[in-house]
Amino acid sequence: MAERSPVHKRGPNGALPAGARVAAATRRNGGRPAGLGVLEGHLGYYLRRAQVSVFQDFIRTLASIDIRPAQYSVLIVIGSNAKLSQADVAHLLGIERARLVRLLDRLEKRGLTQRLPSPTDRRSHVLKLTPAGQQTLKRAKALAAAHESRLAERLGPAHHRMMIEALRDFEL
Amino acid sequence: MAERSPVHKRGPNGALPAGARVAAATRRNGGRPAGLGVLEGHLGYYLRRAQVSVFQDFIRTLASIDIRPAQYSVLIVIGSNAKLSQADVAHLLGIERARLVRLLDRLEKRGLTQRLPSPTDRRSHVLKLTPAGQQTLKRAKALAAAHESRLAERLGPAHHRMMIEALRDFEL
DNA sequence: GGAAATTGTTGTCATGAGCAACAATATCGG
DNA sequence: CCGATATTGTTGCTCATGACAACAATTTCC
Repeated sequence: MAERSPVHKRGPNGALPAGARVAAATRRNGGRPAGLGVLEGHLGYYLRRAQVSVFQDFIRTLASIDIRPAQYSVLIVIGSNAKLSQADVAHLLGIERARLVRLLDRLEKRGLTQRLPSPTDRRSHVLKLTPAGQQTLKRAKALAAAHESRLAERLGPAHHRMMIEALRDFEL
Repeated sequence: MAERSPVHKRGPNGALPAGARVAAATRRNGGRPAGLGVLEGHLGYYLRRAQVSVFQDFIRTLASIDIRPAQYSVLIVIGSNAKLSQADVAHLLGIERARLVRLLDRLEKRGLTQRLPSPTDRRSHVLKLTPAGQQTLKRAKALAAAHESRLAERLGPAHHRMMIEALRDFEL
């Protein structure tokens, strides 16, 4: 193993490399390496950072079609289940009905989804993808698959699948 | 294994049980069970849901001392490393300097942290916990430990540790 | 038939991420 | 040593998201 050099040169753009900052903080800290303390024992902390990192990549990946994770999840669920109501979708995704209303407002304004009157319940809407919505979803799926591949590659496919299974029916 | 009864009675409060909603949606869906579609292959989706669930429990657990996850992480890092600057803390936690400024404003207003002038750099602040801050952090740690125990129990201790290790050095 | 619940909707508030700009200060390169 | 360039803390904005409360219309329960 080649030891990383302790010489911290400022990059061409002058950005302070992470190693330099940690080293400086360690020095100030009387020799003990600067770290996260008890935080390193908290799963929630790492879940958060991982989730943010994954979402950032997802957003970057689908930026060309301007679809964010929440929008993607709505399109997927509507596209995978016929005649769902808004309450159904909100419940499936674990989000508030109020939040879904606003998501659908925007998707509908973009011509991707439709709210049809339910034939059996006049309070309710039957949700549907427009042809444009189906088209967009198709492209979204392709991009999302690329994103997921990157993730699987980064974690190792076995690890990747294991984490999905571990989290699948997680609910505190 | 006792099969769950397919009879969906409305609860005393009238709330529609999850099983009933899924069953109804399934019926509308021509027999295929209503589900999350391709979403079930996306780690990010489950990471998100798990993270939200864990944070909700954390917030509930520390509600008595009014400390939220972000505030907790700042207190921990300051308490674990002497003489960190704001840029150091922001970098360690992976948050924006601007965000940390506002977090510290509130913690300082509550008398939990201090910004001392750095003796070596007049742009910079040396961050410190006040005695009150140390006290609050101590109680926060106790409560957070209880939260983490619940989590470990829910996942199984082995699973729990494995997930932390898997996520520890994750960065897309 | 009346009480109670559900559905979609609107409004409001708080948290959080991300970006841009700024003055003060420090560092780099020649 | 000096000027160019970076960093530091800060402020101001915008946007996404979560959480709650209230509401009218409608449905369901008893």
